[in-house]
Amino acid sequence: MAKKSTTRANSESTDDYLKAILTIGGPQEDRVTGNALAEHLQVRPASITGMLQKLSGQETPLVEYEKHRGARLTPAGKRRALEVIRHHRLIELFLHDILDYPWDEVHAEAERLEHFISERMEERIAAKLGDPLIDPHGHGIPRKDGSLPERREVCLSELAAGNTGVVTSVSDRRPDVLRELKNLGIVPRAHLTVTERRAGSRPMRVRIGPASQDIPLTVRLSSAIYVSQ
Amino acid sequence: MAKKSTTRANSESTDDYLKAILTIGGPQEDRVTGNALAEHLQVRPASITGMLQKLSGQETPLVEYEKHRGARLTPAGKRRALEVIRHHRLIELFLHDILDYPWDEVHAEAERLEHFISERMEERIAAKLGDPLIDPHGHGIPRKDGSLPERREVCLSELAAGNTGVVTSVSDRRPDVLRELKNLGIVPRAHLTVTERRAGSRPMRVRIGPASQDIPLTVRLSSAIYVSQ
DNA sequence: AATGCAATTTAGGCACACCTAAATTCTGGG
DNA sequence: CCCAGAATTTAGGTGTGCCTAAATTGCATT
Repeated sequence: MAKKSTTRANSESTDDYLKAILTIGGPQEDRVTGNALAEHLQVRPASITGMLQKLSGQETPLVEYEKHRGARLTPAGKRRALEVIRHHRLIELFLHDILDYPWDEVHAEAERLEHFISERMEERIAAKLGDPLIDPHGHGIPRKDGSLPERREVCLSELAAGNTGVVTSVSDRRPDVLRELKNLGIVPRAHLTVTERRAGSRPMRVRIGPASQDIPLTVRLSSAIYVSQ
Repeated sequence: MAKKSTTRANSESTDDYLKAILTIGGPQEDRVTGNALAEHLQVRPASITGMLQKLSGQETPLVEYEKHRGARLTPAGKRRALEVIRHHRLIELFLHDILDYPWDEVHAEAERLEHFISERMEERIAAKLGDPLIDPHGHGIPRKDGSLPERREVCLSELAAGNTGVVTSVSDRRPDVLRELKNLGIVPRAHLTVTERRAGSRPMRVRIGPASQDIPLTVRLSSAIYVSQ
């Protein structure tokens, strides 16, 4: 006999799907295509279909889904997604600040642990860190009530020459990128000026803080950096 | 196609089986019966058989197993079991000392997390705690090399009246027991004297430290306490 | 309206770790 | 030595989440 009545869902996979939908859909909560999900989750499109059917066909559906029309989070789904992201970012900060983890390693560890920590641990970590609102890469940590600290930021790769800004956050998915950024001094709160910019995928050049020399930034790097002006 | 060649095994379940075999078999490494495992793991005996077959039939077997003759860890299995126990106890101490977890809650959390922390995290936690050798309940923390700090302890329920000892460890499996023990002042390093002892399952009586009054201890409690003389 | 390609869904399978029910094997007492 | 009852194993099944291969659907163009 099954443990619960209908097809319940609370697994790691479920969490990952919800996070992905929130991330890809962005704050405007656009509908997300199966393809984009498959790409993001590194899973075959066929698997996406099955999972979306499951997540949308539960007692309390976590996603809204109609054949061929993509998926979107329900309020319950969004709540869970934000909770997992809260876990993730609290853990990242915790690993970095309390356990002295290197900057580029916190993401992978948090990615695993986010699914398994209890409410109590979330609470204890948050308390230890003083209810922080920003993680080591500059991303907002959702509050317990699900609200996300607002940030006004632009991707550096969209900034024209001459502009100056403060780094607000950097993408944390690739450790190698993070290491490079750190070496260049590009971390949240660093000041930065775009000194040169050409069309296409040519490297742009930027000056970091009061440093006298400017440095080239590949697209790979510049698209991982967000700044506010 | 399968991810790995043969039926690999590294799951939570595997860890739990290995820990159980080590725990039940004791330091003498006795062969462990399927029944005992089923009891300990709260799983049907039939499930035990399947898992033991799997664990013993791998490229590098983790258990040694012959039909109807019980199971025993191979060196590789023992190594893994001790690693998981190391994780568990480091996490318990960490939760207690760094995150101010209550005594009776660390076990459950550690039981989940022990499977998911990386080598790096183990290393960082150990460093933060100063490479400790004892967890909050008084159990030895296996060293990185798998060696287990030796302890010479007797179960309190086996102590005759008149004996005096120092509490070395307490069983951590039932939170309610832990809470009672704490209330009574029975924690590792507490001094304790058996003041009265009768046959059977009658409560024994003990005096804690320099306290003038002695208190009754149910078998449930006394069998959860270990002392050295 | 037709067609051709991309996106998506269905169908059928697999590994894992568990379950129940039905053998089987082992063991101790007579 | 036999036999009952206990322990263990086999057989067959479940749910989860993934896979491949083979439909199907939708859409942009012509």
